[in-house]
Amino acid sequence: MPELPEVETVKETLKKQILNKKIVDVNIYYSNIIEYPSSDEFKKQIINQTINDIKRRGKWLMFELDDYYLLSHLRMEGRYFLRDKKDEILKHEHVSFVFDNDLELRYLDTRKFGRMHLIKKEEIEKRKPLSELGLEPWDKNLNITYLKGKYKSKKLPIKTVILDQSIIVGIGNIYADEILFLSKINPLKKAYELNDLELNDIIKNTKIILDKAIKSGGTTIRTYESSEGVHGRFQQKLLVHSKENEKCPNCNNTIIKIKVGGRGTYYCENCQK
DNA sequence: GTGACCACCTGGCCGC
DNA sequence: TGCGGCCAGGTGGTCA
Repeated sequence: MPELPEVETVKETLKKQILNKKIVDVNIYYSNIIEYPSSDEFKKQIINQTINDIKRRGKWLMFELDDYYLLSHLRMEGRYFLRDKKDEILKHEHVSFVFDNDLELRYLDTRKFGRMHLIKKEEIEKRKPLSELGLEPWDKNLNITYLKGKYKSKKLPIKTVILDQSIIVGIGNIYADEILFLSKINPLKKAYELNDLELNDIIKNTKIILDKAIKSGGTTIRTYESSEGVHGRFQQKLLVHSKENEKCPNCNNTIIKIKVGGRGTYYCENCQK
């Protein structure tokens, strides 16, 4: 499933493929993908816009157009492919952006969870979803004081709170397990009970894990692969996630799987006390 | 403000 | 073999 490193990989791939392309038409085959505005308005507004840049904020892809930002969240299985106009529309292709050179950017999403917003440039910081996002992992303001302030009222397990995109963006279920393992923190520990050392470890290891994952092209797990069908190599480097009943790479204890906040959670009881 | 729960979705897997 | 039920998971909405 796409988390920050996967989105970063997709962004870089798309930048090589579609920068400066003009959108001359849009086909929407499943309108629920378009969250804002209505699909009719979306279509009307985006036609004749040129893709000038592609950025990322948290897990959101940001296509910078002339007058708008097209925000795209891949959620579980969203993917982009560049196709020829003549290529048949596949079962799970829900939106296609037609360019002026007979190519189309197709959005494919098996589970239809992905969402798109088209927002005027001048409103981008004020409007949802970007207005509600927390700090990037590499933001210089992400420090112990910031996390303490955010966590002080959080009585939920740290595993749940670390996924909260209004605090730190980009961490999903896979990397949350890896960050807590490296930090030697039990996923069930309440967020407000973490001490300065543990908070510092979370900040430090979030950057380490995400940096490594980006360098490896993200993680291909279950059904996800990036655009162009590129498989991420970070899966081979996972330490605990999806390693139920395997040996802990640190102490040889058996890695267990539990549910925390409804999410599958893998950890070592011996290392993460 | 906080936390629990549910809906959105489909394909894969498992048990019967 | 075929069927039904469960599971996976990011996010937003609703309710207590």
